[in-house]
Amino acid sequence: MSQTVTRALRLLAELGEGERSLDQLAELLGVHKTTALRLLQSLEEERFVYRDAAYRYHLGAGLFALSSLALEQRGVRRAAAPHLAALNAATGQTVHLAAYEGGEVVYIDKYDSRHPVRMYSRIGLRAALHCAAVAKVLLADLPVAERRRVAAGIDFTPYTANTLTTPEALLAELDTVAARGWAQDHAEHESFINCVAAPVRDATGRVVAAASISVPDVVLPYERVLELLPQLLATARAVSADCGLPPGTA
Amino acid sequence: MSQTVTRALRLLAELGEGERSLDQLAELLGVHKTTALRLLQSLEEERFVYRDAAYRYHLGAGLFALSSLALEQRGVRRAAAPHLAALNAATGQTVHLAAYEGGEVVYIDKYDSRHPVRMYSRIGLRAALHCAAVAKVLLADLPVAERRRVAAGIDFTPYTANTLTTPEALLAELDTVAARGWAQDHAEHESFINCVAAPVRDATGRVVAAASISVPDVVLPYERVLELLPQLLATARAVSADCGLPPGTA
DNA sequence: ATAGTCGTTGCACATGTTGCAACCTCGCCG
DNA sequence: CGGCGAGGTTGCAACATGTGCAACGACTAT
Repeated sequence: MSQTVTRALRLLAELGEGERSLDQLAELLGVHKTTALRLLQSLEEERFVYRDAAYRYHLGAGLFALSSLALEQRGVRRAAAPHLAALNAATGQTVHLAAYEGGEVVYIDKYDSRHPVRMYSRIGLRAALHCAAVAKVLLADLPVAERRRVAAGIDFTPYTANTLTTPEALLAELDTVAARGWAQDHAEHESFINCVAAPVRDATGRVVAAASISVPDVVLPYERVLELLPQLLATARAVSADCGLPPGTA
Repeated sequence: MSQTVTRALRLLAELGEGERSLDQLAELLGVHKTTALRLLQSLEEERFVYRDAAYRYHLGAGLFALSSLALEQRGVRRAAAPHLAALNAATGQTVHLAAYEGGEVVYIDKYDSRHPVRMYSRIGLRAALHCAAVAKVLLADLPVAERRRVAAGIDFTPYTANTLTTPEALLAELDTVAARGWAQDHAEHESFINCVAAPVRDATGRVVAAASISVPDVVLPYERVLELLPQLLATARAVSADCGLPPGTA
């Protein structure tokens, strides 16, 4: 693996925290500033970073451009956008779209709640595989063997009293989710947040994404969140249809 | 400058076009596939790329995470968000936020029109410096010397009959913009789109961003777009105020 | 004026990167 | 079922590339 690339990416990660000077960045990598300079010059050329008038480095527009290009490319995201926006408008709650990607579950879109108190998240962040409703939906569609493999690799950090803490418990839950067609997170990650999630399928019937609603219990108690299920399931079905899933399937 | 980093970034750019196999990527770079593999492994480790079950590489969530983190960090963007959303809701038109960054003007936020026919743009893309209203607003705030330097470096591609085609014409326009406090793009980039833009200032009075409204003339003729100016200027003032600009300044 | 801070350039060295060739895995087709 | 081919992966030797040093230059503050 490439030391040079790894260093360049560490520079980007550091700049994600805020602006930095050349010296700061060189020290961070533990390299001579010449080295850092040249990595940065390459990054600057492709507009991944830029320097302001005070010679501070910042993340640049090339990064934004690439990221939004990549997000646009995901067919599901585009197909889901209008439906998710409508669901967000109808319920007033935070709506997420997540996908499975190389053993992880990541958020690929979000529509914020209009309530002052709301869940914090960001596109690109990973969901906790043993907690998040979207993760359960996505994992539930994997072949059993891979499900086991993934479950074995999870760090079952007990975030709350409700958190599932063993592979067995998770695998059992995944069976339930696969059978009934939706998943919940009943205060398993944050003690004051409940979520419900539903699968989005493409033309082949495979689950390509999961849509969810997340609600702090000061806004709606658990039972009331479950009442949002019909709207969520209808949204997920509509998105699936736009992705080419034949009607009546799944 | 670093050959390795440049190659890695070229890989990312290529993946921005769509999924690719290892062989395709190696051929693209003109290197042995071993080389491409190791670059990709480094990128994969930081989640900038991932491979699907069919061993195709895609842009990964690390990229999204970094990009949204960086966008969140820009104070202006966060401060502007509610005001721009309100402007978008009130006018129904496409609203952009742009910033000056290392000799370029880039879009850092957008709110799409609800009309079926609308301007195409994407966060991170560059605006044409001699056409875009946002570019004029941002350039107009630069010191005269830098204004000249930037103007000298522009490629004055004549996109339409109205496009400014000389540095002198642009510099004269920038004086006008600086004096009256807003800019327009009267079909200078696309023959069927008009824009107006206004400056957002921070506590020091410097222009840190530009907000704009873009309207295809099938939706509103040029004169009607100018009627949106008061709302745009009010929005820009409100954002400036939230950025700490003392009232009554500028 | 002067000292100090921070970014840039030229150059010799050696480390990290490169390409090759052989190996592996998987899917395809006879 | 067995051989073939199309990818992807590993070990290794050569050398190009990236590295650190030292000297230089621009700016700022005192």
